[in-house]
Amino acid sequence: MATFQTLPGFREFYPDALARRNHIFRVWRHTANAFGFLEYDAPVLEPLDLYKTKSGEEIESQLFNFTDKGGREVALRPEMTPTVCRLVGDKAATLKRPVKWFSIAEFYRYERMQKGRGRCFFQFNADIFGEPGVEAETELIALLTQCLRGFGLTERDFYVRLSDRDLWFYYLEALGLDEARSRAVLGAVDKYEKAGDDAFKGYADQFGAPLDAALKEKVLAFLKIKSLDALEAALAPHSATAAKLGARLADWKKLLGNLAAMGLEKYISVDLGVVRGLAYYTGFVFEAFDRKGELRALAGGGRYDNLVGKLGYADMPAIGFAIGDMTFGLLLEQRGLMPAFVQAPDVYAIIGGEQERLAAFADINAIRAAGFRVDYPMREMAFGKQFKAAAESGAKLALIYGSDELAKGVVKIRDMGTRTEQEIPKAGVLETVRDFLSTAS
RNA sequence: GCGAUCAUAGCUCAGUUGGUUAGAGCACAAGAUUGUGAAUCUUGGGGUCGCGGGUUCGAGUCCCGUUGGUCGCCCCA
Repeated sequence: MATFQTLPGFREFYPDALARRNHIFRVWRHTANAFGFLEYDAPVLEPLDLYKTKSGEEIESQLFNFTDKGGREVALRPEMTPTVCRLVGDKAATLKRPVKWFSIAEFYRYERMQKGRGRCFFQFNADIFGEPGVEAETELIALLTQCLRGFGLTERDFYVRLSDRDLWFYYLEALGLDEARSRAVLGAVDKYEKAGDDAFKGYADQFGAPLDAALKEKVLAFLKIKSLDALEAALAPHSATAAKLGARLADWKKLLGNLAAMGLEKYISVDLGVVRGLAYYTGFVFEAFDRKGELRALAGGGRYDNLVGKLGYADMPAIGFAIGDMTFGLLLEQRGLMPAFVQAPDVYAIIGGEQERLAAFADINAIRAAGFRVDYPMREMAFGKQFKAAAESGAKLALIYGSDELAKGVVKIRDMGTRTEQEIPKAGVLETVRDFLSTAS
């Protein structure tokens, strides 16, 4: 039994698992490039205060944090948002706007493990800085859907729930609630889907009395809104008194119109029951879920116009989202969309003996230098075994270096697919291999 | 932080009311087979039965603790 165990919640990627991970990253990266996003990276270790400033003292219990040898309080990054705010904030004066950036990085959270959640995970993060209008929302939601569609997922597999914290605040204000009470109500809205009526207990505890029954009814009706029409109807009674609500409704119409023009309306679901617990979100928020509702959220994001300023920089509008690799990987497996990766060589060399091996080495090296994948048995092996090994490797071609061939100055080349072979002059091996592989695939 | 459940070979698992030296299939390796991919046969490597303690003449099996996995609650940036 091994003396050392992997730390709890951490993952190891054997070659087949890494091939699947790389596949996911490749599609994400390709998609982000197609949308004109630039890739960045940043340190995995950050000052602890970066996260405390953003999320409050309580966050420390969920971080991998420690004091380094220089006495600095540090933490492994649990998310990318504060980091990218710093990157952008530091260069804000010279960056061409809008800033459209993405990253694929590993994160660490000191948490209890569950399905789709570990102590380390990868996220695709995309953010837009410097664009206050719904054009930024349009772009990011389009990117999010394409990051999922790029794997063959369709509107039958996932959808994006779209909500709006600003709209909630304006609405609650119109109902006569102050900001503290509005926040408490939003906390209840966030929990309502899971907890039902219990979600409002926190409000009652905080203010010493339950939310007024008539108000609560309006809140419940509002959080159940699932369409633009219903939203418009709910806001109509307030249109005369609350100009902000009217402007916000116009934003909704524009955003949904943009997304429809992109052909994405079938992926989007108006759903004011989503508000996301994080206090720093300021406007539109959205989350992607699997249609069957079996998995935790696939992705989440929203606008956070105040965060860059909160971290000590000049205010800058910002919006972003993240897709985690764990739940997403589960979904791809469930839907049979994770390809089987065969890491096969192009060519497998079958080698008779020591002399033949030396002759083969020259060709092997030349073919490899030309960019093809070549493998061969490291030890002397019976021919039968080598043919078997060649077949199992998945190689398209076998090159046979036996004593007969060596004596004749030829190499026998075998098409593993058709099981046919022919002799070619040794000098022409690279060209023959190149011709075959360029037409075969 | 709380709860449930599990832990025997690389993987999937069996292991009788507690009883000899802990098994199978798959996988891996060697050989049958000194030039052709299947199949078969033979053989082999691999386990302090997660770890520690207890009960017992005797523990993979029962008890306690602990570590780890899985699932759920809280939380979820």
